[in-house]
Amino acid sequence: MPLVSEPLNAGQAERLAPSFKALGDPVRLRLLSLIASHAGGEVCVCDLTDAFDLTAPTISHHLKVLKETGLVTAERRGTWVYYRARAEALGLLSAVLAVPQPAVLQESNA
Amino acid sequence: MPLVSEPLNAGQAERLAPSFKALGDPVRLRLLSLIASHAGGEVCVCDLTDAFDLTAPTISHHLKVLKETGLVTAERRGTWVYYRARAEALGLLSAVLAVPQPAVLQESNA
DNA sequence: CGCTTGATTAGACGTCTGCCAAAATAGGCG
DNA sequence: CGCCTATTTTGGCAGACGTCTAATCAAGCG
Repeated sequence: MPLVSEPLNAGQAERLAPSFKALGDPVRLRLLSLIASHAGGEVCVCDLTDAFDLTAPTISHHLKVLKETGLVTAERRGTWVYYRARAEALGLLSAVLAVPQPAVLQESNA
Repeated sequence: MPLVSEPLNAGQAERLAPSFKALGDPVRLRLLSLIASHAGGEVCVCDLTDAFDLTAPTISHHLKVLKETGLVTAERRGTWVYYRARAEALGLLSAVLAVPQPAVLQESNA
């Protein structure tokens, strides 16, 4: 399963790449982190908007990208929309990048 | 350190995003996997080029992106250039995405 | 040397991305 | 209902991205 164990085939790469792409923007990375690390597991969009110097539509756009790749879910309750991280998705990506031996012990080649 | 433990600040996000962005393309993902999973730890560019329906310059471009983000290193030996994955970099990204509890056991909220 | 093979760089082209302002949708409340 | 706040959708624009062809750089060899 990890990327270092055996070569990803085209299909696997095609399926994984969009998730990494979603993480490839600083704003989305922070959004995901804000959501994933929040006590209670969910965050209201209004709280996220305040954390950036960006307009609400822009934040909404980034959240949509995260949602479409399955990294977060959204639920409307009354006036507000709450976002929640999907630990399953994060764990999968983490596993794909995981290296068998501790990275620090990388062998030296002559 | 992991993304779920506490919110990434702007600087951390700015530093991590380019790496994830580099992984956000299927071709680069496969390239990295081919390099990282190869016996001996290194792969000649000529072998990589053959694995795709893309021109050599395009492969070279993607390898450059991977190299610039520190995910791989390149070394020329004679006629050929060999690429090698940086386990340290992979491990770091994996750690950032890691979730404390197994993803499967995600708690259910009422 | 001059050629050949391996790899990268330069330049061009269409597409995608991130941002914003403006408009639309959703729900609550007087 | 009509309005107000929260959020998303639409449309437009500048810049970035992935790909190619053509040209250039590197190294080995006759």
